[in-house]
Amino acid sequence: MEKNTFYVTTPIYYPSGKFHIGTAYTTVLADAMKRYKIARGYDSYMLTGLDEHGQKIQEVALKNGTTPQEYVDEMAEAAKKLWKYMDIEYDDFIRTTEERHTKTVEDIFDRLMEQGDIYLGEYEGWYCTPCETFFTETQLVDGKCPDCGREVKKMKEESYFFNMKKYQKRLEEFYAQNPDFIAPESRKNELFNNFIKPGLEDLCVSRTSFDWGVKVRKNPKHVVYVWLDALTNYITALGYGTEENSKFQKYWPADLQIVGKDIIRFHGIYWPIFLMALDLPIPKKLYAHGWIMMKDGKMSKSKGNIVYPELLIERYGLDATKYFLLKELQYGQDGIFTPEGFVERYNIDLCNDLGNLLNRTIGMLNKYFAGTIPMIGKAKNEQDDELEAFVLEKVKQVEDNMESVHVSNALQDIWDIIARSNKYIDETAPWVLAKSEEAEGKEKLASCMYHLAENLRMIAILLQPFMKETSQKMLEQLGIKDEANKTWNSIKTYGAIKPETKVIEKGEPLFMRLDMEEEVNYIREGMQK
RNA sequence: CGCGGGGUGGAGCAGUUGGCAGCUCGUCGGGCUCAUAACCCGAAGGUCGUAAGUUCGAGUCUUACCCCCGCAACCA
Repeated sequence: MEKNTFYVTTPIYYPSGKFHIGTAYTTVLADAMKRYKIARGYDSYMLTGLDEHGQKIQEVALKNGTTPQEYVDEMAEAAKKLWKYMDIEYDDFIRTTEERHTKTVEDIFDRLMEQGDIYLGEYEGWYCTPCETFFTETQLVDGKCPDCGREVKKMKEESYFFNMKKYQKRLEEFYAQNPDFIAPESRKNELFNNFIKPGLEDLCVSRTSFDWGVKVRKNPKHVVYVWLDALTNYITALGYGTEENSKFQKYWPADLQIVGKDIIRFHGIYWPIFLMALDLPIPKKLYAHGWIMMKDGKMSKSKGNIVYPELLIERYGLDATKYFLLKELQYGQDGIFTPEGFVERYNIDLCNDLGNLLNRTIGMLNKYFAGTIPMIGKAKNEQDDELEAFVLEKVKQVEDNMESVHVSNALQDIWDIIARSNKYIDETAPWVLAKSEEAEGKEKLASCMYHLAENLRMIAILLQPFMKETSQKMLEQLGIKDEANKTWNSIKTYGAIKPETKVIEKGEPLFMRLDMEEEVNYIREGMQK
């Protein structure tokens, strides 16, 4: 029997600064997947949160003249505020400084030590004394500290290590048995060839050079180092290892873990191995999305090309911003943000194609049928049948694409329906039919308008997971009040919209066209800040 | 010879198992007037990175080479 639950996670973000649209993208994607699954009848659960430990947090807090705890408390508030602003429907927000997490991490560390998976060794790296930071060989810039450019020394530090080698074979078997674990496939190949095939190296899981972290119970001068602390959030948040673990029982293993391509390695290798060590099932799917790039490369403070979600949402609305992000990033690929591209998407896709389709349809319904959706009558012809088949086929394609996290393609499918509808208006020429004196013309007109209204209803429902407000506005303007006609089930067959439904008298534009030059300038200025 | 991805009309991209080269934007021409100067149709424009091979037939398979990007181990 198929499991009827759906557990989706985002990474826990590292709050060393304000979140940009890249972070927002990951969260929006997870949110859209969750909403989709809910619409399909799944008991869905979404987790996000913050990774609040580590040296960098300690440093940033110090720089701000505050304590690490105060600093992360502020950042957690800011993050929650942003997600609320973005209408993210997460079910839980985990912070690695919370007791429910730290306590379990301590337990896990103890257990792994007892099992012999963790042993005490020495970590050797290049150490920059002024920065008090270890670097790997490859991180160095011209053999010097990448942060301050000064000389580095080879230093050793006592550290606990996780015995990855021990699990090498089991991981390989896991990959062989679950070829679709990582999506897209190219990421899997990258991991497999670069790390797994050459043989895993043991992972350093504790540090003594800073103390902002979960202390190792049996040796408190050590704090648990990043990944063992961070990755376990996905299970500690569900109550794993505690009395109250019903959520863990219900939702684990995760159905979909969404990560940026930069941290795929940790989720694709270390995380499954940690879970093996704990005798727990491994998540079903790990999806690595690409990055939002700027014209001149990655977003970075030094380039001054960072786009924060608030800049776009404040002026263009949440739905338009989400639409852009979800549409622009093709499956597993990087996407490019340009102000021109954003405005173009807004004007063409949202105003011209979608908004205008609704508007002209509502306009005609009012003009020709006094605002009431007509009966189909006998006039339904081959053209209408073809249209219905087309729409239903697209609904199916949206579903298929969502199941495989091809969100951009799913949106394209929806826009195919929009384009088909606009074309249908031209083919049918309702304004000509309206002038017809004969009954046949009237009936054809009725059929045409009925189909347009029904298409729009279906489009609105398809858009629910991505653009909630727009979807609601559309249903409202179409006068659809019956909840049963707002469900995903109601678009599995054609024709659920009821004749006699009274649409809004005067259509309200969903999106107003933007002035390209003006808005491009606005966004540019916003990016400079 | 580290590994992976990519190089397709002006721009950005699709192209599943090899079978007449597509989409979006832009350009040009036309249609329509219901609509947010929106919508629809048509045209121009590509030797599908280079060279060779397999095949009746290759963007799609093989080999070599050139260029771009990512990853390269504890950096969230």
